[in-house]
Amino acid sequence: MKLINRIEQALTTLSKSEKKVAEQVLLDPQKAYQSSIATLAKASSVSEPTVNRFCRTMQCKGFPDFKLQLAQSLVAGTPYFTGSVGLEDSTEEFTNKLFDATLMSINDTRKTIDLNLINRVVDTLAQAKKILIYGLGSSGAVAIDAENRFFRLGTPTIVYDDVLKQRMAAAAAQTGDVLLIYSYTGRTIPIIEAAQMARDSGATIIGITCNQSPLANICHLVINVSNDREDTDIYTPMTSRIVHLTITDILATGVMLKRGPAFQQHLKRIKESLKQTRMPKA
Amino acid sequence: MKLINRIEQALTTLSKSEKKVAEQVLLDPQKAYQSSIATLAKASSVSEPTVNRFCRTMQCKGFPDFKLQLAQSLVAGTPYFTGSVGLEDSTEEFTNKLFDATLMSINDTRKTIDLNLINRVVDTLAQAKKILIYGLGSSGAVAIDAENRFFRLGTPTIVYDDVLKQRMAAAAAQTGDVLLIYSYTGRTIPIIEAAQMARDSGATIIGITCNQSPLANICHLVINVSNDREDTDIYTPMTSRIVHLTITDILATGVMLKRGPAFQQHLKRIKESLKQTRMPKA
DNA sequence: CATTTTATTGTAAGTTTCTTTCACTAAAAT
DNA sequence: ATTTTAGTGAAAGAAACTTACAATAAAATG
Repeated sequence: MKLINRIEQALTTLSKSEKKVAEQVLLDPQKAYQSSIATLAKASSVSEPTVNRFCRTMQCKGFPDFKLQLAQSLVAGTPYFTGSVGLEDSTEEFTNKLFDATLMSINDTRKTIDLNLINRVVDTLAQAKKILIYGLGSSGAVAIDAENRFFRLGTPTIVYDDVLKQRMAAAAAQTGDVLLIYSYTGRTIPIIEAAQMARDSGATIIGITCNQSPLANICHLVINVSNDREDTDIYTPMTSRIVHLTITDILATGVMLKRGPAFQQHLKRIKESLKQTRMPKA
Repeated sequence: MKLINRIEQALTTLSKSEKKVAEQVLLDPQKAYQSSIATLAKASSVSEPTVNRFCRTMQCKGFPDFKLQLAQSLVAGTPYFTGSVGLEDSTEEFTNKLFDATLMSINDTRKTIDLNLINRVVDTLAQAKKILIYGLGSSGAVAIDAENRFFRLGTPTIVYDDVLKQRMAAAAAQTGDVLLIYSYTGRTIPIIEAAQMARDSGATIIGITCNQSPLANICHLVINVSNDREDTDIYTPMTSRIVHLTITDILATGVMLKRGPAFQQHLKRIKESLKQTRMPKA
């Protein structure tokens, strides 16, 4: 956890003087990491050793280390997850929490993403005869979004967000077809069944789902988006949606780049096709 | 620009000894900001004052300030926008660019979001007799996603991603109905027309779109998501999608919180309704 | 080419900042 | 009431950083 959050959490357990320091730090963290220990001690009306002890309580090696960690935890744009949204939250609070949770999950994905895997998935998609995109529930919206990105790339692309159509299309799938399946849990039975049917039909199955899930076991390639973070039960559906979209962007961009320079014309034509539906700019 | 980049850039212009320091820092920046000036001086085979002067050359107040800035510039997940995706990009490069662009746009939104406006929109949605959600193209997927979030909140919610249905529903709208319209540009003619029709019917129009667009003029309330950043033409459709989703999260969460504690049971029942579609965890 | 000037670097001293020690006080336990 | 424990700050000590200055090297000038 980030230092600034550790301080917030520790507030209740700290001794009287150390609490003064903590409050002073939280009051203006930017100022705190720019001060010397003497300045901070004075501002908090405690002695310098108390500040030093406070730093150690906060699991820092000393005051300089404390300043460093504090500075890091305050970098603009770095989320500092403040826990779950609660009924008592003000608009500002829950908004911040949602932004933080979103940023965190994107960062987590970035850290854990396997570029070799991405390459293989992009290759597979680029060579597909047909791309079938599957999703149910909120993943249905993600699937539709993915179709919107992929159909521009020259390969026939269809999205199915309906259980029955998914089964039928899976049964009709052929070798060379690629199934792109979005599922947060990887445990939704209808999707798992459809995936198995498509695999039996000879299609290549790509899952954007949780590793070590029943669905993952059926897939040829799995992009893992498990959410290991504690305390995120409330956020999971929200943030994983966005993570799935980001992964879609990466895959679609990867395929696009594979198509080479000539393909840019094709994309341009697609873009221009919309011109007449738009009102001109003032 | 971030310190670490400034150092990279300055490499050519530095004096012999200062260059040694710079190289040492770039070799292992993590280590550098944890070292004392003496340690770093020794590692770079220069004197302490040289290190100090190097820090000043890098526009820091002194060595401690240098360490602080260096530490900040190395925080994981801090975007440092590396420009547009190009045909020559490696997987790693374009992946990083996409992540950066996404993080940046979320951060931008966070900075500019107007909480009072959010409050008003949440109030409006919470009091709606019926919520109609409109979107076309990629915004269609966003609209479908929004429906998925809002229909749980007790208000009848319908999504229309079809031009004709949008017009018909707009004509049939009534006072007390709320239209939630997603559009990146705010210039898509069919959506503008439908919005005008709904407004004429007495519905309240909320736009998640670009300020100062024709659509925005028709709306009662506009959440602005214009993309001011240069060089983002390629990213805009990708990132604004995600920004729209984030805003949806905020609005849906806001309405949910407005419903109060008793409502949590209702949400729990919705969640449990899915249980039997899931395979149990190992 | 010699000489001056300027820029670069390190030594040593000085200053600030941080840490440790230890004594004192207040609270808790016996 | 007494002992123990935890908490605190003054003062000394240690470490880290900065400054001043001298020495050297490089560049510019005559």
